[in-house]
Amino acid sequence: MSASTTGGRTSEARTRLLSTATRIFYTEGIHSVGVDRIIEEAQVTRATLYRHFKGKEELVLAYLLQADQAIRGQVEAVRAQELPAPDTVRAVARTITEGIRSSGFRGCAFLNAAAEYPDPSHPVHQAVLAHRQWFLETAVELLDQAGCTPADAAGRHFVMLRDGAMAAGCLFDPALISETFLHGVEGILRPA
Amino acid sequence: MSASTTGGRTSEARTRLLSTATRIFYTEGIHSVGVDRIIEEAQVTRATLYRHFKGKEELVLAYLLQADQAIRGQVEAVRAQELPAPDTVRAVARTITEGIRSSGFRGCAFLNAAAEYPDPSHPVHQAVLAHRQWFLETAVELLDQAGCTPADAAGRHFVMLRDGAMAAGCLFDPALISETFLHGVEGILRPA
DNA sequence: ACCGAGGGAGAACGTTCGGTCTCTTTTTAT
DNA sequence: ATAAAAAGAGACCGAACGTTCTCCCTCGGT
Repeated sequence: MSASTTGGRTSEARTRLLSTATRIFYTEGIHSVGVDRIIEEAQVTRATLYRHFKGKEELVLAYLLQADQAIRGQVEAVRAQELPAPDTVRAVARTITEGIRSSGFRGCAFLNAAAEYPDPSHPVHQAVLAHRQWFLETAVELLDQAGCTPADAAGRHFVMLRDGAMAAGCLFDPALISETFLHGVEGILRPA
Repeated sequence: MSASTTGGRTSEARTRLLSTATRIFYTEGIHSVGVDRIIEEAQVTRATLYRHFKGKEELVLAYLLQADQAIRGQVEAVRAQELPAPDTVRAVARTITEGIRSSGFRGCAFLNAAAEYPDPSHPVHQAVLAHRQWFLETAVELLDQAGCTPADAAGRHFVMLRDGAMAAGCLFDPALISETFLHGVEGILRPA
């Protein structure tokens, strides 16, 4: 039936499991869904889940890792265009608003996860922190190249606006949120 | 032992119950703590909980109602000072940063609750929406009085910054978050 | 003196949770 | 051809979940 090899890490059942977990965790939260829900919708048996993941927590971490890589990919794709620096910032902001306006948008996967795992020492919480550190560094770098000074403050300002937009994007009119966000980003880009 | 009457709604056991629930829900999340934890720390029996609340959900709603009233009280206290309009905005912003910098800060109770109750039709989610609507209206009103035009956009901008600051306040250095937030608010206040 | 509400103590309910187990079948690699 | 790995099917575990229940004691108001 399948043409590709079934090499351990990229098994088809594992893929189905992870994409199902991603969808359900993102749209319904983490603590409120059990593994039974996931194995049922992934059409996988219980044993298969625990063959690929040590437990639910590892599945959650894999979900966040996947989300992290997706976002990094988006940013890399924008950078590869080699636009003028301010336009690169604008393009990244636009991809964010596209996410907010897309159907099924449920906020930032990482902010949502942090709300469910408040303990800073928990692996899930730390995965959130790691992603956010990368994003902040990236924002500072992009705004520095765009000539914003001090770039640190500008980067933090950008991230703060993004966090607000992502958090509110599923609690208010996404179009208005996007407009407000883009306007705020122009404010950061504009020389003081 | 107690001097006041034991009139239904303000019973001492109920108060202990609600303040305990508030503390635990805020610091540890909602889905991840069971009623057993709450009744144990509140030193109340199971029957007492269900005499005062129909179930856990009603306890969650009472927790959010209490948080809502606390925040409204803060804003009212600032307004009562009758400062010049821009200073009123600054004072509200400062109370927000004081929250962020206070020990035990765990983000916005409402954003956290929304992350755990994504279903828009759920009573808890709706309580979050109601609180946010009030806050947005208040922000627009204050910024309008401060001479910001258009006040709608300014209010949305203010709320977005606040959301970002509250969300990130427990994921990054609170002092830097506060500084960034206050700086952003000055940007909103400053005439374009 | 009395009655009813509030509260304490704790057993019990059925359900769901995350996780482990055995057994069989299919698939892939050598 | 054969052994190892992957997957399906499903029983099973102890624990925790939210909820309801009975029983008893202590008050406060009439």
